[in-house]
Amino acid sequence: MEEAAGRQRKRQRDGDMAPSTEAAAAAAGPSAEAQYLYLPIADALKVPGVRICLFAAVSEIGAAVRSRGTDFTLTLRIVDQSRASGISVTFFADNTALLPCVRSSGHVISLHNIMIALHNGELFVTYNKKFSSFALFEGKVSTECRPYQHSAKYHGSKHDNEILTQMRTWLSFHPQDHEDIELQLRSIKSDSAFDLICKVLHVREASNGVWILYVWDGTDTPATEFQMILDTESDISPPLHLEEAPLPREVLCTMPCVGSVLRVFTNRFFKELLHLQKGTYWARFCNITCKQEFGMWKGIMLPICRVRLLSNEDGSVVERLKMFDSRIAVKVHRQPMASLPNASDITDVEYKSAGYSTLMESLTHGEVLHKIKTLVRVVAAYPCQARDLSLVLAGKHGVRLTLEDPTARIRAYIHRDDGAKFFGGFLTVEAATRKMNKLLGIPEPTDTDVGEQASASKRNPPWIWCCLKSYYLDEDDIWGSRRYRIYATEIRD
DNA sequence: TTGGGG
Repeated sequence: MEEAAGRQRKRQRDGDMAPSTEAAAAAAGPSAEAQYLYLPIADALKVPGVRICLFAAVSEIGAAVRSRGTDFTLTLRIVDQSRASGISVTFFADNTALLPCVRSSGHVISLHNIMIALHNGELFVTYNKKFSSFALFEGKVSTECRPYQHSAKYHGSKHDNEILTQMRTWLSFHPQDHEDIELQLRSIKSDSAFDLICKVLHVREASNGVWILYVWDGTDTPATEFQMILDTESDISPPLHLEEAPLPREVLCTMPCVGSVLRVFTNRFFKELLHLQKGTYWARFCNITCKQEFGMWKGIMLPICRVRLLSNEDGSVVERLKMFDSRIAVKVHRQPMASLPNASDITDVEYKSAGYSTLMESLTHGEVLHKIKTLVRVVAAYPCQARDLSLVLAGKHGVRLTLEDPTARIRAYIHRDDGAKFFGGFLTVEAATRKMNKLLGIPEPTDTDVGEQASASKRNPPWIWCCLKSYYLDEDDIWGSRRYRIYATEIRD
């Protein structure tokens, strides 16, 4: 930890380099022969107002935004051996191309002729575009010693290579990617804060100043549990999405068909939003929380949450992209993660060899009329009570199901002509009710349950295979009036 | 000049 600082102090004693920071500042002119004394951050903090040089790792990358003046501005957080908490550096430039463009956290930055300044009791690095300069180097895995970006006035020092190697060695033991607190969408939890590394696919301002971010990392959010009684007795179907209004079809069609898209809600404006609105960026959501609403996962950005932009080259991003590539390369791995290794065999579908599609693949399909084979959970059914199921078995009433997979929720109908077949023939009402309960994840009553309030517990519907075909009701609004009908699917005995 | 984590 103190080793590098010690080494530099030793050099000063040996007269190898400038003996004081003031002298170092004097030496740090634009001459190619200039010597640059790199101070550990902790030492730099002791000499505010003096021109100094730092060689540090970038731990956080802010968004480039317009300043309140005429420039663009960008803030980085940098760390080194001497100060793991790091220090904030703000850059200004009249053109965003002149700002440092750090490809990944964990990359290395050299800063010449900067100053430490105190503001509101906190120390910051002041970068002055008139006399400061910077250079950016790759991180721990690289042996390339040339900077991949440097400001016009940057002059490399003869010690740069040596210090860069030291910094990379330190970084290999102190990676700046915070992997220990990172979760993937597949492992999110309620009631605790964590970091998510996600691609922001879309940003939308809801009517009341609430922002919704649509984020994805290539994995599936965990299957949720549902209330036992309330929603199964209601003739009001559970909602299909958390937003007041669903996404327009043209936006939905830009989203991936495999992996969940989490809706993240915030009522706070943060400057990274400007970037996230412009294109699809990867970002780190620090201290995000999630909860379930109507059995759907909802991301919440409390005031403690921060957002950091990540590049496609960031280690955590590369890892997620690789995982997704290997996921979609294997057909069976496109299926809901929670359904693996085996989906239930509660249903039987006629088209054994037909390919599998996610619900999102169907929703974004170019043709309004098509057929798919899916692997879904039955969130709700109406009717589902015995008294009504007799009408279904008699072909006098259809059934409306709410189906979900990790990519979407839809409503699907069992037409009254198909009801008897869906339940596997002409059954007693009791047998049909048992089958319906199986679909909904309602356990068979057992001796231990007798007298217990079933309403107090939760149900966990199984994953079932299901064939769907789309149709529409209105010739003049084929997309708006599209419906789904279950066919060629039968609940087993 | 600008801006400086919640």
